[in-house]
Amino acid sequence: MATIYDVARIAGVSPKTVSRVLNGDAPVGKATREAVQAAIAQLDYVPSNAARMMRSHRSGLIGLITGAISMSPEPTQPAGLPELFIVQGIQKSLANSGMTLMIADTGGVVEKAVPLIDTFLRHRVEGLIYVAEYHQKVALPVISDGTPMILANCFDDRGTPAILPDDWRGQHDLVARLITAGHRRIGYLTLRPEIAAGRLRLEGYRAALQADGIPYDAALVANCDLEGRDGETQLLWEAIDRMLRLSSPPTVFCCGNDKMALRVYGILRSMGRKVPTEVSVAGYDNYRVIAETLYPPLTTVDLPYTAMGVRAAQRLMAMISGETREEKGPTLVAGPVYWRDSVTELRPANVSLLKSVREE
Amino acid sequence: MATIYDVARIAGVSPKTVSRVLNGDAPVGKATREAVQAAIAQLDYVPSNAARMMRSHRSGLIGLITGAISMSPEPTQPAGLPELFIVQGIQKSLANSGMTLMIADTGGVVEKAVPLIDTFLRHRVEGLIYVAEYHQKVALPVISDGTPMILANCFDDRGTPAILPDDWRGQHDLVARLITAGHRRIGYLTLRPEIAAGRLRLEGYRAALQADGIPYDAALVANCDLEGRDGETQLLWEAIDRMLRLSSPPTVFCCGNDKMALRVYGILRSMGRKVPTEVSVAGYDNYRVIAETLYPPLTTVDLPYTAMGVRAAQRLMAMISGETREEKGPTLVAGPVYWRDSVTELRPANVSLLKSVREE
DNA sequence: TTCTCTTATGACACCGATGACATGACACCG
DNA sequence: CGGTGTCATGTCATCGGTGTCATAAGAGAA
Repeated sequence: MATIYDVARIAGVSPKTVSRVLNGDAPVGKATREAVQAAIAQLDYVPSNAARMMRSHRSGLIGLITGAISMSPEPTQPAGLPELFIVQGIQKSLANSGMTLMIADTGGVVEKAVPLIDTFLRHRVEGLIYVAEYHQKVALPVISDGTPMILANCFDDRGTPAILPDDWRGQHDLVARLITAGHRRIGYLTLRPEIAAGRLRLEGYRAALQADGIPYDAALVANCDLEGRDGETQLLWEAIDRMLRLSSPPTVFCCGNDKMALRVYGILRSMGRKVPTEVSVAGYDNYRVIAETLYPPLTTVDLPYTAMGVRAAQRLMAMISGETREEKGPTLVAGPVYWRDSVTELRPANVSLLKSVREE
Repeated sequence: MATIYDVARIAGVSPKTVSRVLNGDAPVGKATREAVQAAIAQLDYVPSNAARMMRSHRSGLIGLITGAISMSPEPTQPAGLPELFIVQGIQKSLANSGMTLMIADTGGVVEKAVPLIDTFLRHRVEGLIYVAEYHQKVALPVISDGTPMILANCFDDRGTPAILPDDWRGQHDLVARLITAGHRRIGYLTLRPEIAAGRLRLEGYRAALQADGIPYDAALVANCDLEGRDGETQLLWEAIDRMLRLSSPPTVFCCGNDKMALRVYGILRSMGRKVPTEVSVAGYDNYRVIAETLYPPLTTVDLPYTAMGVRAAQRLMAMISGETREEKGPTLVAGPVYWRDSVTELRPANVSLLKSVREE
């Protein structure tokens, strides 16, 4: 592989002049420049990043650690896809910064993050991003040198800067919108409370009910999330069956996520209940493969992964450039409600009445 | 950041001795080694890959280019996920080789591969892998220096080593299995013929029919693939409706892929046809989120992405180590049929009869 | 006892860029 | 016409490791 010295010799100039042509950091005569460029082309010269980095101490690398690429060991788990959008957002917002993103994968094993971080540090990355597969708490090793680090879709208790989805607000907005559509009895098939999204979304659901003066009814809430294990469909079936037999049954089922909604579609159809004319369904995640392909298309809440990625990259770049005015605490990013045909607008007359009343 | 000189000074040895401790390439006295290790720990020393590479000329890097991370601009396209499995396979098989995988993303724009390759060459990667989002032909720039390159899920007409799914065999095996199950009238809702998978699978379908002496009936084949544009559901509806009205209607619908099968489920249910009791459905891809979550679970053909990734990594490593006995042409990887409840076994009595007849 | 032969370690140059500084050639100014 | 500034280019040292070779200290052989 040709070096800058070879180029210099062919072009009849000093290596430093070649360097100037490459970097444009000092004026170079037109004829000289052209000679250098010709030599570069002739030799297929590609500068060595390693050598450049030795002197400049700037690697131009950002390290990204994720489990996105390996799926979780449970084959039924759809993991992976969400994180991709985060990574995509990061890419997009890093593309113009001159930084190169190095992505490494934990293979789903969190412990593997340690050697990966080490590898990145050997490459002298200027910043690190850790992307988790779902909203969760993590405990990564402390980076002893000062390399800035950002957590995306996760947080720790050391106060490492984090970018998180605003699950509370998302569920709140969805339920508020359902209420606006005239729904009063809102069933909620929740995610397991052990995960952050499960807790926050349930709180958002309760808050939205309360804001409209609708009492919380525990009979309308069921945790049917078995973490991907078998029996989930049966659990859902039983919960739905039970709720539909209530004297005042729900007019809509909110599902912990879109994948659960996909199951619920199948169950309701097997029960002979038509969606959305007899009962409405809403999801969460805006997992497009499901939400847009289902018939009818699914009303859901967008998990703003791309936006989170963009924010993560921005916040990291701010840290790298040593911006003083730095945000503290996690950055919450809310996603919009996607209103599709899986939810019926109930009693539109009454709704407009309600609305006008509320507006007074 | 500490250097090897700092460590040497603290430990009271020469930098070269520290280097020996780090690399274990020459014997070092026990006491000395321990002193060095203590100094490394004390300083949080992390060696610089750049400096190391300057002399040794071995980067230990493999460059991977993909569009997996950015989804295609069409939001309805499920792209991305499949490639991930390929990348996962590559990771897995590279993990023990001491190589670090650098992943870069084209953002869905194939032209971006050029600057990305350049970036990789600047980092002096020892090998390159290009992963395409679906089985297709590509035209990448020639790598002028001798860096080995592998294509995964795609091929070019320069004979660059490629790893491809065996779409022909997959569809063939599925249809053969359907025939074994007693199906004789097999509808096929194909992918568009412009893509490699569309052509190869259709050929596999025809070959399997022919192998069992079943005549090919064009009325049972329809291309309903609009490349994600609207109207696909309607097109499918019409095709299915037309086929079901035939005097001898299909007993099973093969779908171009699992996502199409998801749509077909919805359509058949809307038509009041029960799956699988009244009509069977099969997909392709083994796109688990769909195939396993659907009710009933979908019979489909696995696209052996992980295996393809493993093969890609292996073949690349062989090229890097300058293995002489090198494979020529593309490596075809076949995936198994996943037999699930969406297909009815027809007339088992007759089937066994047929079988025994055939065995004579 | 002297001569190899390991073993353990150090000295030093070098990989391929770039930063700091120097230099020569003009142009412009008073 | 000398002083000053700008442009274009070169010289040289340096970044942080490692390959090569040298060397000192002991172990075993002659």
